Amino acid sequence: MSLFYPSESLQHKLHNTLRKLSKKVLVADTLPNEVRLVAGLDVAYRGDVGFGALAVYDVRKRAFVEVLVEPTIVRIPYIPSLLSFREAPPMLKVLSKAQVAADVYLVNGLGALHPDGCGLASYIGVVTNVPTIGVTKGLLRGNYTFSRRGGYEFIANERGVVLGARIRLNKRSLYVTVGHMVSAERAVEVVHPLLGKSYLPIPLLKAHEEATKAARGSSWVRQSQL
DNA sequence: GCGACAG
DNA sequence: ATCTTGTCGC
Repeated sequence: MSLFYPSESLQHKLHNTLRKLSKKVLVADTLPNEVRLVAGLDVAYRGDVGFGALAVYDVRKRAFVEVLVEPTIVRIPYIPSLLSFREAPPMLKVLSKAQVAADVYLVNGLGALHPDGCGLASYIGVVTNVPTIGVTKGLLRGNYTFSRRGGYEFIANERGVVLGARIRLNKRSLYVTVGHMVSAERAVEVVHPLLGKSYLPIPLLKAHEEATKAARGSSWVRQSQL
């Protein structure tokens, strides 16, 4: 209804914003020895309304500690490499309502393995100052280098910096990338054990289901509650 | 120059 | 991402 399509010049500015934020991304493991609470963040849509979902999972209890969904009006369309400006608002809103702080947040999107060095996962991490890991089914176009180490296929960007790993499942692949305050090695170590029957780690699958359920279920979303 | 490209 | 039922395959 009111999507604002960024002009060419504005898109350049948005890319500059991402490049500037990329300098603040911390590519190093800062997670506690035992990662107990892992959260999943995703967004599903219904027209111009984005339903941001947060699911905090307790690895030890194997149970969800908190599940939240918050609607937000999205104003920017999906543009490859500029996903943050469309999906970060819904994610930041649901995060602001959270009662529990997780040890790390799994974000449905790329991390630092992005043309501007700052994908959605890194964006969320830098802006909120929390550890994040990006999880996607694919990568954006770019020159990457794959190398096998310790059972995983690590991925380095054009500069040779290792920022992610590829996990092959059945036919597809799952890409795990450094978001913020985590290393590629630790990121994949955290995500891999959370892969159940689905190709998505448990927290993300839950967030995805909740977001999708909310998007389909309520066509009666009132503007007043946005 | 054109196309492809996270969700 | 979303619009959408049944159906082919491991």
